[in-house]
Parts: sequence; C-alpha cells; structure tokens
Amino acid sequence: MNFRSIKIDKLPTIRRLPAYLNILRDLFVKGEQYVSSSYLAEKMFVEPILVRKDLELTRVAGTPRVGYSIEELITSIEEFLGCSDNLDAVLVGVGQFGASLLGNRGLRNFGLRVLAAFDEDSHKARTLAHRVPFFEIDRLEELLQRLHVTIAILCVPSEDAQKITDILVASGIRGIWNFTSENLAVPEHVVTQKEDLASGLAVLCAKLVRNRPTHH
Amino acid sequence: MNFRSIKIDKLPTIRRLPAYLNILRDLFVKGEQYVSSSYLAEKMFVEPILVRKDLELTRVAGTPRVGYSIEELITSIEEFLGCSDNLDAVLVGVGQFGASLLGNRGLRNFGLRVLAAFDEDSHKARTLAHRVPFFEIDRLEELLQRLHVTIAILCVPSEDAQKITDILVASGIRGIWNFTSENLAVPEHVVTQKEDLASGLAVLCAKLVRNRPTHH
DNA sequence: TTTTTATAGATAAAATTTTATCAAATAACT
DNA sequence: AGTTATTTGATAAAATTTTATCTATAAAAA
Repeated sequence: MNFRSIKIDKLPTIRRLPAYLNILRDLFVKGEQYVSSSYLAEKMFVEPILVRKDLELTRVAGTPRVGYSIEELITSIEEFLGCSDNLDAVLVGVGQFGASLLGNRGLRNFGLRVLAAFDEDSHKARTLAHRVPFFEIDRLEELLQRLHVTIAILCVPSEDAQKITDILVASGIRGIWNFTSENLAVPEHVVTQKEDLASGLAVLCAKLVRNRPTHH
Repeated sequence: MNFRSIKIDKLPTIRRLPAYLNILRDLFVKGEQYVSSSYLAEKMFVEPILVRKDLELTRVAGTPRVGYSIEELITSIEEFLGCSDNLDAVLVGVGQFGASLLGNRGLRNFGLRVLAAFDEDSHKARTLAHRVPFFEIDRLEELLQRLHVTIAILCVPSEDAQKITDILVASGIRGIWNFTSENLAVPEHVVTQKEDLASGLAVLCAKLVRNRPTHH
C-alpha cells in the first residue's frame, strides 16, 4: 500500500448485510420468528453456505433444524454495521439526485438521518418536501461546527468536489459519501466512500454480452 | 450454483473500468497522449500493479518507459465493456430518483441513452427538462415492442417491482438495471443488476468504525 | 424411545483477486 | 555508442472470498 486506503476485510459480506436486513425486517413484520440460510439464499440468489458464512460475521448462532432467530439477527447485524443510530449526516449539493436521497426509504430504514442540506439558494424548494432544513453553502463550515455530524453526503458538481471536501474536512467531518466522479484527497482521519453508478452499468453490460442466447 | 446467476469473472476489474475511462477522457481532452499505470493508480488510490492487471483485460499493450496510449486505451475499454453504443434504455418509474438519472453526466458519458420514460401521469413534468418522451405506464408493453430497447432502468416502488418486471420480460427486455430493493425473478435469457445504496453506506460505516483515532 | 431428517457449523478445498518480484524493453542521458 | 533509469509484462506468491464436505445437533416422525 503506497497510497493510503483503509483495509476492510469481509467487504463483500458487509455489502450484502443490508440486503439481509431488508429481508429479515420483512419477515419480522410478518410475524416470523426463525429463518433458514437456504431461505435467505433463495431470496438473495446466492448459495446457502455463503449466507451462513456471512451471518457468522455477526456472531449469531443458529440452531440446527430451526434456523436463525430473526430478531436476534436483525439487532446483531445492525450492531455489527454500527448503523442503527449515530448516522447523522448533512447533504451537500441539492441537485435532483442529491434531493432524491432525502426521500430514499432504504437509507432511512438504515438509520441515515439528514439534519441539514446545503446548496446555492436556488434549490431550497427541493428540501422542503422532505422537511430538511436548507442553508446556503457559505454557512457550511459555521453550521457543521455546531451540528455534530459525522457524515457528509457529497452530491455537488465534480468541479467543486475537492473544494467542498476541504471545507468538510476542516469542519471536522469524519466520513464523506462521495457521489461525484472525483477521487477525493482527504487526510488520514477522514474516510471516503465513492459511489459510481457507471460501474453498475458496466456490470450490467458485461452480464448482457455473456448472456447472449447464441452462446450455447 | 443451485440458483441461477451468470458468473462474471474479473468483476472487480469491470467495476473499475468506468473510473479509468473518466480519468483517461479527462487526459485526452487536455491533449495528453500517454499515461502510466502509476499515474492512474495515484488518481484511483490503488496500486500501480493493480492498474496494469486491470488494463491487461482490455488487451492493450503499453510500452516500457512511456506508458499506455490514452486514445487506444479509451477505445479499448469502451469496446471491452460493449457500452460505446447500443446502450438504449427506457426508464420505468419517474420518481425524483429515477428522474435524476436522466440528467446524470457519468451515465451519458458512458453511452446510456434513455429513449422513453414511463410512469403514472403525475410525473410527466420531470422528464420534460431532460427532453425524454414520457408515457403512461399502461403503454409500456406496446411501446417496447416498437422501440428495440435492450435495457430497462427500474425505479418504481418496490411493491410494483416484480409486476413491472414481468411486463418488461414479456416485452423482450434483455437487461434490467434494478434500483428497487426487490430481488427480481427473471427467466434465463434476461439479466439483472441490482443497485443498493445502503450497501455503500454500510461500507462507509465499516470504514468509520475501523478508522477511529483511538485505534492506535 | 428410536430413527429419520433438516439445518447449522467446523474444516478443508477451490476459485478469485490482489500484491510482489524480477526480467525485458525503451527512452533519455552521458 | 554505451549506460542508466523508468516502465511494462510475465510469473509467482499471498490474501481473500466462495464453495464443498462432513459432523453434530435438534426437531419431528415412527
């Protein structure tokens, strides 16, 4: 590693945990008590053994012939991910995409709370529907000092990404969820997670070309 | 594999290729001709050797002491991903999120063209700004027969996801880019790619807890 | 009570992905 | 022209992730 980046292990598992959580919560509200690895596997289109390995990470023990306690699994996954609470964030860049995150059910279920949104004045209206306080971006630094927020969701135009990042870092932000196409430079005590929609599209393309009916 | 799913190898590489493409195009418009693996690595916060391995996949040969031809790399990656053209799609579900995809630069750069959008009448306005023809969802099947589109971008509420999927499949869609939280059931000749924003958030959380200043 | 069956869990193997090492090639320098 | 420094590329090693096999356990059935 000559370039800094935190090493996360079991990353594929961590990526799947939110999906398990979704299914488990569904089952929970339906009144189910136990679930088997094969049921989860079928829902997720993966192998049962992979589910068992994934759940192993949360330290929950299942019981043979019965499965896993749904309630126990839910709290255990939430705890493991550290996302059950303390997921207070600000949104920076309230374009159509940024604004759409405010209404995202999956993220709210996950515990994400957006306490404030920042942009140029023109986008105030977009936050109103979601009842998120809107501020002009000049006030970002000032307000962050007060809010005690750990995460910033970055949805500004790529050109502004690094400039805003520097402000966020200076204001004590600990994690940046980066929806711009820039690779952000941050100091060691700050982490970033870059999302790239195109990478998903690339995977879809790859699957398409490998699934031509002519192949066999 | 007891449950069907296409096996894609070099998937992590495929996921990174769009990001390389972005950087390469930037360099290209700046008039650069060659780029080294270490330059790309620095931009991407990965190891140079990983870049070389990734680029290997596109069959482009670099020249020692010089690097890779930027132009050659660009066309080669585009070709490999099969995304340079023929990426015609329809959008189904024009909520705020779905609509935001219409304006996404990264996706347009990637060659994605949305030929039509479908939803209940109330969301017509959202497609106007992006000049994408809007239709009521009842006409989905009828219009898909005519349009010769391979990809559908699914942004409807989760409750409707499978129902709409069945219509898409019946209408000859080959790939579904799934932004709902449902795991879709599709026949063998159709592929799906599920995006899950929460999984990125989970990774960010994991990085945060592993990057506490107190750790050492 | 005994047997059967379904399911988790331990252990091991396989597959995949990332990283390391070093030789070959090529441009720049002396 | 010869030498040096830089960068790719081939090969190998390490690390990680997924899959397989088999054992133990608990519930249900006989």
